[in-house]
Amino acid sequence: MKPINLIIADDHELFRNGLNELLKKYDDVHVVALVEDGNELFKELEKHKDIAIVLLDITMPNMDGFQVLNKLKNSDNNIKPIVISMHDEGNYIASCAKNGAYSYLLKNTDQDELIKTIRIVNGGKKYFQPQIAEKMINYMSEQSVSENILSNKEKEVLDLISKGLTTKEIAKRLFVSSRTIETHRANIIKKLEVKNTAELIKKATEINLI
Amino acid sequence: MKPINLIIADDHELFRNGLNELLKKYDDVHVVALVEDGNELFKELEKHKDIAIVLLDITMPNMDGFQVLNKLKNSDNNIKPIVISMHDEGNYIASCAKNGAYSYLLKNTDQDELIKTIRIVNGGKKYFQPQIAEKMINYMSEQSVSENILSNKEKEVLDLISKGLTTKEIAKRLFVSSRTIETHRANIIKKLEVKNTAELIKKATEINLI
DNA sequence: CTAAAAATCAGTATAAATACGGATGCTATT
DNA sequence: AATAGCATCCGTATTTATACTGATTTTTAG
Repeated sequence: MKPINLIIADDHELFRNGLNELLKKYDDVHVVALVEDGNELFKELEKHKDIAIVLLDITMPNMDGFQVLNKLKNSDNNIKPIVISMHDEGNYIASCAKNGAYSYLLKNTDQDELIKTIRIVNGGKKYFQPQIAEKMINYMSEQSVSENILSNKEKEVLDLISKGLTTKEIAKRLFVSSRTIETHRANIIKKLEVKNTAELIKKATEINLI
Repeated sequence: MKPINLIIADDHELFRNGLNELLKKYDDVHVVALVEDGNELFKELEKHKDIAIVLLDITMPNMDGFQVLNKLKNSDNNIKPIVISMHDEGNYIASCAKNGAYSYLLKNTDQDELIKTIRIVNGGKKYFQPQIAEKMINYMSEQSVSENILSNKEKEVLDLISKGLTTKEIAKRLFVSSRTIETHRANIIKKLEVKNTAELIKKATEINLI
């Protein structure tokens, strides 16, 4: 039976080394390398082709955890990242889940949970603790408090804009003049405090409007 | 001690009535009404001002579950919706979570889980079973397979576009001519098969590019 | 090494969006 | 009855974005 090869990426040396010591107790886990940022991580991944898991901190210099997740997701390998972070905010958790993290642990997790998570993830399964999943869900649902700031017409117009229709096309569809649609768009842009349509669509999706 | 007042909204009569019978066993739960779509639900909510929970099906005629969630979220009340659905696809679950569902149960859930969920939700806490949360997380992370279709420069430009910068501003920031940025944007639009910047930003967020 | 992308720049023309103005009728709330 | 917000409309001018065609250099991949 071969051990689980993993790399620890964290910019705090004490934490990194502590984790390493801690994992020495487990025969089925082999810490291949300790690195302090994303760049070093990818150098190590070049050298070692049999890495199963990366324990990943979010806040690191040069290349941070989010960037690492993204790069891992877009290269074909079967390295499974486990995020270990001190932030328990929902937006961090949701971003990590979105970017392919196999788990999200807080730094105050006990070692039983850690080794349990490593083993589950090594089996190819994602594992998010209930309280972590809960924070993420709360964050997602709180994203939109703002639906009321737009009128129904404005929401309708916004939806059509986001579908790629031009002002003229929207006007025709809603049986009003182009001027009206332009005014609507201008008002929406003002209400959401953005500069132009591009930023508008981005913000609108962020706050769950479309 | 006052009972938990709830309404069941589901377009299948047998299921609705079955659920009702089932909940009669529990003294702390009081089924106030049974309705078969969202419109009826809101009529009942007008009549009864002390409803704590709505058991909500997704697929219903006239006004479906998503619309109900949305309307509930945007009106101020403390009705806590629990979605009971036969769909276990991640996108359904994620949408419900996003729109303020307090829980998401499958129709094959056993009654112990149901009553447990009702009691937890009545206490104001959201509760998503681990296997449900897992499906949602998987869905979220699978959203993007496509990052590779854009070059790094294109991603960089796309990011700046989404932040509301104009072509000229982006050109200045990246030390190239406006033409270059225009070409980049045109290429990005072509690659993602969209009509204009608005639709581009929408699609880019959908597939997790920004 | 060679072919294919990627990144850079250009001309010309049209379409669309944004920034300023300003106006009216309607509805809901106070 | 009055105020405020909404939806509707209009003019003018400027800025941006899009469409089409075309090109060079560098980088990447086979």
